[in-house]
Amino acid sequence: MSIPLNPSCQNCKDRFSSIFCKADQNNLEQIDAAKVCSSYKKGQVIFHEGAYPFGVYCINDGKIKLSHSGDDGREQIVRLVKAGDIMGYKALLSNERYTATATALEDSSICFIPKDLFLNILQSDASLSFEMMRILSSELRKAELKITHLAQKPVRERLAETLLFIKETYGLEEDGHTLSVRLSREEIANLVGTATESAIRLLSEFKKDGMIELEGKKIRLLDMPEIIRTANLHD
Amino acid sequence: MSIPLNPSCQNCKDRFSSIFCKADQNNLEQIDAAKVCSSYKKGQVIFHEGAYPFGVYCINDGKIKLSHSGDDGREQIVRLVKAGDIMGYKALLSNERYTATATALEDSSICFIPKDLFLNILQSDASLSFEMMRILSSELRKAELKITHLAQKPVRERLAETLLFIKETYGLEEDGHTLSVRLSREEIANLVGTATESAIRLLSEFKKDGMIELEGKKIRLLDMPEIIRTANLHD
DNA sequence: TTTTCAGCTTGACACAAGTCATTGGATGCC
DNA sequence: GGCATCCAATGACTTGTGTCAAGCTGAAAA
Repeated sequence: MSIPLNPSCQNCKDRFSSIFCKADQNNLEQIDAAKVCSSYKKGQVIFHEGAYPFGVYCINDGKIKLSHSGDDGREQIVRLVKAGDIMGYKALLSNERYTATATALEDSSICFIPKDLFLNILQSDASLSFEMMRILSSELRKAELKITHLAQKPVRERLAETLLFIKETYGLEEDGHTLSVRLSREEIANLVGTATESAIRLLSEFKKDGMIELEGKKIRLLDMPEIIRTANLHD
Repeated sequence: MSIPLNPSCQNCKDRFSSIFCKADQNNLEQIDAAKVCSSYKKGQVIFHEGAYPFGVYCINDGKIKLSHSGDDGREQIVRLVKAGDIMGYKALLSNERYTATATALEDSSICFIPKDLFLNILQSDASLSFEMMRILSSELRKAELKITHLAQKPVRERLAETLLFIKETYGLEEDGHTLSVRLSREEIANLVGTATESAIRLLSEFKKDGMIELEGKKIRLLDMPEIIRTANLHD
């Protein structure tokens, strides 16, 4: 493993998929000069709920979860982040402390872009700030949909929906069935918004019904049509 | 009632509180020329979930609810909108159809700003687009908090929280106790994310415990500290 | 090998909260 | 007036889902 510590943005493998593909060359060079790239081990925390933000993080490689911790200490995962995505912008833009904790789901490589630079570029680059608005709108849309489902759908449907969501976010392995992320049952439950035991029980049911296959933390989606039907997503 | 049909933005009573207070004079004049102001009766729909957006709406006067309708037809209220707020920007920015329906909670006066003009101004006016990002970030933060609470808090706490939220949004009448909006029990339930009967039952409990007073659709908040304690919001 | 421990699984149980059904009040309309 | 309609309130009942507790498993350590 020889990940360069500060790879150039111009060669970044995510430069066409990330928000910065909209930035102009000049700004890209500025970011390149100021950014700091670091490696994080699985389980390591990138930033903590309650801390003050000093910049944004751009995922070069890896997978991250963003989670709130409720009053009783149980965590609620609010977003899954992948390579090419940025995180930490919400706190920066609203000028408040982080409302979520970012934890690496696997070994990850993440670039840090200082607050002032990011905000300056955002002010000067209209297409970049438009892209930022698009991202925010899209996240907001997803969040509102999740609110409706949490309020109205039973756990079983939400679990099926969550499996589909994980697939959409992180994709499948080469076999075309296995989710390419390893989550604990507790993390799945915290994504669905239910108790760990309920998540486990329903996963077993799904397995018994032939919808999925379980092997440790590996989850294979077998009967996609049935999963979609269970999630109650026909459109 | 003699509300002018197209009041000038320069004299709009909300011009210092709305997002457009950040817009420069020149842009304001353009908006003034292009906007169309309309009156809506209580219960009237301003736009429908699923429809394509042609612009943004700026509330001049009145109160609006934004709601998703779930698969089973039950509605989930995702936002309460007041004078000075804008709505419909999310669909416009992400270039998708409306994901929510906007309904007037009381007689309202609303300005419509055409899509192209709004997007153009947003592109050219950095401080306006920055303000737009701040609004989106703040809405996203609220939505994520709501997700955590829906997943983790019991209905009783969420109802207390909702009463506080309504107070924060629409304020109180002169007496300093009565919520200055009239919502049906069903609407309150759809805001909390619960069944109408549950909301009614818990409101009765709150009343019995001396926290609130009920008189038809009027809700008076009496024991604020106790409501806050019930909502489990200490910070 | 055995020990240890964290995470997974299952069962038993309780209860919060949803659904269904009925009644009581308003309010508006003919 | 009476009738219809909508909403609020309450009771009775059911059930989904959380909690507690007890095994189980597999991996890592000793």
